[in-house]
Amino acid sequence: MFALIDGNSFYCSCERAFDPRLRTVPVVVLSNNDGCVIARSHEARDLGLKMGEPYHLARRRPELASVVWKSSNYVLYGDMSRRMYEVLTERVARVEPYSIDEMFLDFTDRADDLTALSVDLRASVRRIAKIPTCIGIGPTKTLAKLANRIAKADRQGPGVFDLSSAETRARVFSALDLGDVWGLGRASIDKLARLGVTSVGHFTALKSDQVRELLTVTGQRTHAELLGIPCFEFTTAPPPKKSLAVTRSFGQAVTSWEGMREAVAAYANRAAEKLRRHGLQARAMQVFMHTSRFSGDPSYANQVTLALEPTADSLALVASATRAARALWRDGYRYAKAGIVLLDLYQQDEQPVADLFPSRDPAKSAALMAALDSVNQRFGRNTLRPGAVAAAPAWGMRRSSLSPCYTTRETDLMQVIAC
DNA sequence: TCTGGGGTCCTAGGACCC
DNA sequence: TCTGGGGTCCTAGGACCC
Repeated sequence: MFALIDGNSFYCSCERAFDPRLRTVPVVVLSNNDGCVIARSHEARDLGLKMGEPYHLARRRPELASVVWKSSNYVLYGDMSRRMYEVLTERVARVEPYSIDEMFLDFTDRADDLTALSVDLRASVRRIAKIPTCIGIGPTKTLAKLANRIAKADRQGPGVFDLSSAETRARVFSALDLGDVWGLGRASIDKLARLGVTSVGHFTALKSDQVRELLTVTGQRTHAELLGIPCFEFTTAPPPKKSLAVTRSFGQAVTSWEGMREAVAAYANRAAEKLRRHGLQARAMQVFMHTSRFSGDPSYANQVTLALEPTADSLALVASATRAARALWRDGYRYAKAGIVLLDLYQQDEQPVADLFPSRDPAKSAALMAALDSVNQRFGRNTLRPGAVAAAPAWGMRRSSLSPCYTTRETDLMQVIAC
């Protein structure tokens, strides 16, 4: 048996963990640039606020006057996620982190009453990591996910739902919406609706071959999983990354090459840091830039993919990215977004044939990058950076109500005064 | 004025080869 | 001039996820 635990309104719960005033009011966390809604407390949901709603429109709705809007603080959320993971690994032998707020648990060979165990795990995560959660139990990952949705929907319930028995599944499937199924998105649901298939019960009654024809093998796997046949493996170690991206919308439109150059250099620099943190090197890079889809300004979008001498060197990546961006740049547009994607990644220790004439000495580069990373680790990001990367760029992100990094930055530690 | 960011997997179709 | 079958590799785009 498997279980899926996930944080309720995870980002909002992270904010609430450190600010008790937020616990009784509707809370919303906004995307980068305070662009749109990416997390809502259930109070905010009850006010009719939708996922993805643009902030600049939502903030003006009178019925939402009581909402507290927070900028997203991924450093905080990432650390809270780590805490949740640590609480779980103390009690469960195999835990698979799936996303920042979700983890699969392997309950195989647990003799315990799984529901009681889950209730207990929830309480521990709540008490120690300060995150409210729900848990779903099932014989496959897809069923555990579905059970979790059921647990979540019942706000007054125990926060745990078990789909391990076939009888329970038969009982609840006909009333479940296809939108609750992990792996079925809009396109698939529309296709199924045209056949008159709208409930999970109806979907599981279809023949496997028929599902494959309609939704390809991905849909077929989901179908099998719902019938209790595992198709998705449980793995505690994440598979190696195949790509890595740093892409951002600008806080305000970029109209000069100088501004674009700085942005692209900063993104490439950040991408290089991520690459090294994962112990990877890149063999290709994609650079793109485009204007806004919404503004009505003249539009331009372009991208280029280039092969690289395998590297994780910030200077090399910044130089390549800048050169590629120069080729894409056209004067006279109001650029809204740009990005870098590193592709064709491989582990540094499984180095293929080394370049015969590398343009950088690999040993020197590695030593320089190690020094760079250790200084930045100690004194903060961008303390040391390539010359092309600006300290405080004009195109930077809007984050008007950012919470402190309570758990990761010394100066942001909470003060407790006892009297 | 203001609409996120970062991933994976699958398929179809083109280029190329024998 | 006629005209096949079978295979690989790559890329773009779609779909889905959080």
